[in-house]
Formats: sequence, C-alpha cells, structure tokens
Amino acid sequence: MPAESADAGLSGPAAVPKERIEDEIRRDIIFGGLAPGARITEAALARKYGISRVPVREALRTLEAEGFVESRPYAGSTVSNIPVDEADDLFAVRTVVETAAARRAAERAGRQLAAGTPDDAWWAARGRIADILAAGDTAVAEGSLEKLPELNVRFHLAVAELADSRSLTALLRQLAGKIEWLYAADVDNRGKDSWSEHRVLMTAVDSGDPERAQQLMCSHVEQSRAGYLSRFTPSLPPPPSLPPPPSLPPN
Amino acid sequence: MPAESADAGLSGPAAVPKERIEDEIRRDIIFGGLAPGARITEAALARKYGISRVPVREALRTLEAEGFVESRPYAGSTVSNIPVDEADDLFAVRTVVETAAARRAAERAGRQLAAGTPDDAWWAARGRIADILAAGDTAVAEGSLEKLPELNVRFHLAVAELADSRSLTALLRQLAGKIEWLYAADVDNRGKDSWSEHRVLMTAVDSGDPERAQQLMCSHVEQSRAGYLSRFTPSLPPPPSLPPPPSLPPN
DNA sequence: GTAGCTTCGATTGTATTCAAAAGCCGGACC
DNA sequence: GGTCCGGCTTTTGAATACAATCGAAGCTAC
Repeated sequence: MPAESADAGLSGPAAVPKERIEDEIRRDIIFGGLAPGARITEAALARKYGISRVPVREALRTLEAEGFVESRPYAGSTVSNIPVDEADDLFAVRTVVETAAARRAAERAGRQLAAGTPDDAWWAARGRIADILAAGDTAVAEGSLEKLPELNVRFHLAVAELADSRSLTALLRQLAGKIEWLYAADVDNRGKDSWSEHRVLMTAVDSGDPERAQQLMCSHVEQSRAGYLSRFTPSLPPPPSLPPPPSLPPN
Repeated sequence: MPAESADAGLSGPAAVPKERIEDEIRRDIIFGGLAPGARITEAALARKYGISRVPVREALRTLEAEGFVESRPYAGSTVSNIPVDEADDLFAVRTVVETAAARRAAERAGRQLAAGTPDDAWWAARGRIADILAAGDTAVAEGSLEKLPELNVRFHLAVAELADSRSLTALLRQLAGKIEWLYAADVDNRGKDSWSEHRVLMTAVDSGDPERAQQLMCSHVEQSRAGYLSRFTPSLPPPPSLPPPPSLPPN
C-alpha cells in the first residue's frame, strides 16, 4: 500500500527529519491539535508523518516520560489531561527551576566575559536566543500574538541551555510545556508586556549579574502565574501555598 | 548464535517482562553498574537482557528524557555525568516537589477518610508504601544498609503516586533518581535515622494533615541535603543559594 | 614523515514482518 | 431477557532485515 504515492517531495507526509516528530506531537498536544483524552494510535501518527511506527513509538516513550501522554501495555496511548489541578504546584516548581536557570546562565556568561573567550556552545545558544527574541518582537509588531506561546517556551528552554545545565533543561522541558498547556485556549491574554521582559532579563544575563537575573526571572514567572490564576479567581489568588518556609540549614 | 539456548527459565538473559528494562538500566546508572561517560551500545544491552534492540531503544529514549543518558544521532548513547555541580539546584527543586507531593498526598488521604470509601487506586498505592516501609525496616534491622538507597527512591516515588499527581511523579522520577545518584558511592553515610522519618511522615499523611505532612517532608529533604553537602564542605554549607525571596503576588 | 583521501568496520536509524494481547461483537445457553 | 463464552478485529509489542552515517585505520601522494 503505497499510501500517498504522489507526495513528490511536497508537504504532507514527507519524511520528518529527525527527532522533530517528537516535538511536533508535543506541540500538537500543548497547542490544541490533540485534545486531552484523545486516543493516539501509532499507525495513524506514522501515516501522518510518512514514517514507520518505530520512530513514532520512541517519540511516544519520550512524551510519556515527560507526562504528556499516558500508555498502558497493549492498550495504547492517550493524551494526558491538562494538569489544571496541579497548576499551583507546577508554578511553584517552575519558579525554582527558572530562577536557578537564569542565575546559572548569568554566572556562565560572567565566566565567559572574564575569560574573554566565549566557547562555541555558548555562542550557539546565545544566538538561538537572539533569534527567538527577534521572532517574538516581529510577532508582537505584526500583532500575530498566536505565535508567542511557542516562542515563549522556546525562549525559556534556550535560557536553560545557555545555563548549560542538563538537569534543569530536562525539568524545564516538562514544566514550560505543561504551563503553556495550562494557558491553552487563552492565547492573547498574555503578550507584549510579558514578552518585553525577556530582553530585560537577557541584559542581566549578558552582563553576568546572577542576582539580578535571578530576581528578574522570579518576578517574570510570578507575573505569569498571577496572570494565570487571575483568570479563575476574580479575587486575589490564594497564598502561594507552596514555597514552604525553607527553614534551611541550622545555620 | 543461540546465545544461552539453555536458559530454562533461569536467570541470565531471560526475556525481561515489560518496561523493566528501563528500570534496570536506570538502576544500573544510579547505583554504579554503569559509570558516567560509559558508552552504551544498543546491541550490548539487547544481548544482556535477551531481547532485541527495539525495546532497548525505547528505554533509552525514556532515560534520555529523564536526563540519565545522552544521545547524539548516529553517535550512540553515553551515561550522563553525575550532576554534582547542579546539586544545589536539584535539592532546591526537590524540596518544592516533595513538599507539594506530601501535601497533596495528605489532602487526598483526608478526602478518602472523609468519604469513607477509599478507592482501589488509593489502597494499591498505600499498600505499596507499606511494603516499601517494611522492606526498609527489615534492611535496617539486618544491617544491610546498601538496600536503603533504592528503597528510598521507591518510597518517595510512591508518595508522589499516592498524591495522584502525574506531573509531580514525573518530575520526581528525575529528581529522586538524580539525587540518589549524587550519593552514589557513599552508601552507608545515611541510613536509619533518615529512614525512620518515613513512618512519621506517613502518619501525618494518613491522618490527612497537609500542613504537617508538608513540613515533615520539607525538613526530611533538607536534612538529606545537609547530609550531602556536609560531605564536601567540612564547614557549614553556603547559603542555600536558591530559594529566592518569593516576593510573591503584589498582594 | 606527514597530510589528505579512501575504504572499511561498527553502530545507529528505519522499515517490514510476525506474534501476542486487548477489546468487541455476536451467539448460545441458562 | 440477561449473562456468559467464543471467535474475530484492531492495536500494540517485539524481532528481523536493510539502509544510512560516523569514526578510524590504512594507504597513497607529496
């Protein structure tokens, strides 16, 4: 069965390059292409992307580890439910992860500055951020705010990569995705003001100021959180519920 | 090459049931069977477990998403480096995730108590915890402390499952594993006192007391953190570095 | 002797194929 | 009429086979 025997290198099921499939599916889940609870059959995805089931399965295993899909043996996979009831917890965790990432990114930038020899990896990561910021600015200028959510995820992930912390990046891949998922339907609620904060943050990072980067990221995330919660609670949000009095080391 | 043609249901490469492979590999990484930087070839793992490369690949994709292995296209997979330089951040994140899980577990238990009809899923999860606690107590009594690290990971994961929060469980799978990984070589440093705290925590959970469960878990994790840091800094650990002044909503 | 190119081996990525389990429908029996 | 049992279909799980790519050793030429 030659499927689409006539896809002459055109669009449609045209052999997705590499691990793009995984990103595509995640994107579809987060931004509405695949509704929660929807049944995912490997064969359907394979047809859709013009590949075989094997890479699809691998992508699903990744997404399962990240919590976007759920699988039961021989029973298939379904899109997870949007974790609305975990919103508080996710935001609390995100605050910690993101501020840590921002701090580390700034620390690393400071080291690169001091050494005077920024390595290739750093330049590559910094370049990606610049591209993302430019794309976001363009989107804002054009008024096409529907592009911002994905760019937002990519920006925050890129900051984590700039921090060169694999653990934080892995955590953030789940967190940023999940939180953007929470915003789901409600695209243009956020926007310009939130986006413009990104450049401010990057100036702190680039100047190698960990304290300031950390603080800016913290308020950025908290603002995002407040914006989210305000949609559901017309009154003020309940106390953050989480950040437990650190009660840290016995001094 | 019939491999072990005579493995009559015995040990050896005897068809690992399901997703056990993934757990086996993760366990090998965390507890020393696979050293950081070690190259992982799919064929070798497939032979080792008596299965084909396909399920091995899926397991590797999961472990990659969790950050335990790193893969580059056509270049294979290697065991990630133990994230010692991220220890501070990981502990900070863990504190938030674990306290949230404990709180939610207690809240759920309270609901089950109130309703009077604990559902099957809850009983199953609670039963798993009981088993783990029993196994740990036995290990302590026998002095076989080398069993505690793995039981510790399983306990904390089970608490997250009891909280019925998929996001927190997924996050914790990374965090608990990574942190136990940090302890790696140094097994019997921790032990009895830390383990005995688990039962105390569970009494708070079972009685449906979120505040107390949260607080107990917080101090439990902080103690673990302090124990870890004290190995490297004979003096007192540096200020926690992370928990940023939440500076929460503008109120 | 060294630099560059080529060929070869090893390993991953993907497709195809077969086996196993789950869910469903229909029929028969109580 | 309801319930249980049997076989079908669908879908996942796994194994095998093949193609693509990378890395390194070896050879030639300068």
